[in-house]
Amino acid sequence: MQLDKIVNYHKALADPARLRLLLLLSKGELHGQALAEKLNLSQPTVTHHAAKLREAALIKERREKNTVYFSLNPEFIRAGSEASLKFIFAKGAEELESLSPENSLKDSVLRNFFAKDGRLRQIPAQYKKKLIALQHMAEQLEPGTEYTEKEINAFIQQFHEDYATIRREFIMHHFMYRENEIYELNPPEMWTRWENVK
Amino acid sequence: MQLDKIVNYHKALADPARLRLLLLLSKGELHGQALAEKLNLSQPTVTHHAAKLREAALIKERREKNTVYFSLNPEFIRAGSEASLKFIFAKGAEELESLSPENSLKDSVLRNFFAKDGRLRQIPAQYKKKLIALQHMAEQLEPGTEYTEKEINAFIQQFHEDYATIRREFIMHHFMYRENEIYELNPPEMWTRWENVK
DNA sequence: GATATAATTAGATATATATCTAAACTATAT
DNA sequence: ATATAGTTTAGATATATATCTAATTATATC
Repeated sequence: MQLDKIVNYHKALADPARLRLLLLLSKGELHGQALAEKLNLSQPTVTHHAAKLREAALIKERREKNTVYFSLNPEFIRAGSEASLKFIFAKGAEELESLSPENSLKDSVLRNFFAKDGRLRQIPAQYKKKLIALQHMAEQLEPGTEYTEKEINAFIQQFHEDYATIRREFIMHHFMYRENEIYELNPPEMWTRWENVK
Repeated sequence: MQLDKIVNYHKALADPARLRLLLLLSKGELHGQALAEKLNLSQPTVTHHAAKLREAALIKERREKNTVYFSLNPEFIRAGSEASLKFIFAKGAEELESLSPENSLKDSVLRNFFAKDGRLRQIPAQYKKKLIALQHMAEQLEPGTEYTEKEINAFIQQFHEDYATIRREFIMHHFMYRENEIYELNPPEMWTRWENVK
């Protein structure tokens, strides 16, 4: 569920030790022992906090010999922040959508930009319409599935030749996120919503 | 202390009941009993959560007769989010920037894309360069000032005709945020950093 | 004053979690 | 194989907190 993700994000940040840890990492990667020293905590305690941060995807890890180096995952830190705000201020966007007259715009984009075989004739230049097209495609991805870049490209090519542009737009507007060459669908609450675009 | 404030902000948001409560309030103010019903919680529990949210200044209260009406305090919700990011990413970005070799790219963009009178010749197509140009312009906005859309458009037109595109990019890359037709500069820590672009 | 309504406080309980020490594991080096 | 260094897991403990019921307080009306 979406709610739990946001809760976990804030739980991860709701502890002074973890915030100090992140602050240290903002200056560059560090390994466990160094963190334990600087934070005046035992190594197991650092592991404990690192696990929480990892679960929330706020840090990355890199193993070298026996040493594990931790570093920030800034995109996710930002994304969580945004997702929270979006969630809290989401004055029932769904309801609005379903009965808004704007829906006609969605219909018209789907009618005019997508061919009967489902392919995208061209990428809409107008921002709002582009978002509608992106959302339409994103909705056909499997939530929770991890895609390789190859797979994403193939998926997009079902719709349009220019998979590079569309893949980039997916990321930029938070339809998907990428980590270590793996792509995954974001929950719809994170998507940039065309309904909110003036 | 600074740290504790941020911790409390996240503690306040690190609970599903409180997030649902805020979500309800985003649709308009509500009194305690109504919240208890909608959340399926007892009234004392609502009081408990409201107290936490009040401590973090995330909600406001208004008393009418015996009834206490709660409502969001959106500025503080946002401010907490920004303060967190600022805290975590406070690595003295300036130092890094000033001695990075990448700086030459920045210089060259400023030299090549901006005319001597300061106007932007064209919007860079390359992502990284576009970010540099956006950042350069964003840096000339006043932090903490609220701008109307008219004002933002005028500001951007100092640089380039296509204020609509640039305004949109400002939002998209977190240089600014918009609410209720009001625009405001984000803290630099939230900006999408060209230094991080591969 | 007496009464009614909404909210808060008190007190109890159960769950979660931050922290530690000790033990186990993992990957390299001898 | 054995040793070593770093990390993780297990288990224990203390603190924090989400939730409830019951009692108390606060405000308004009669």
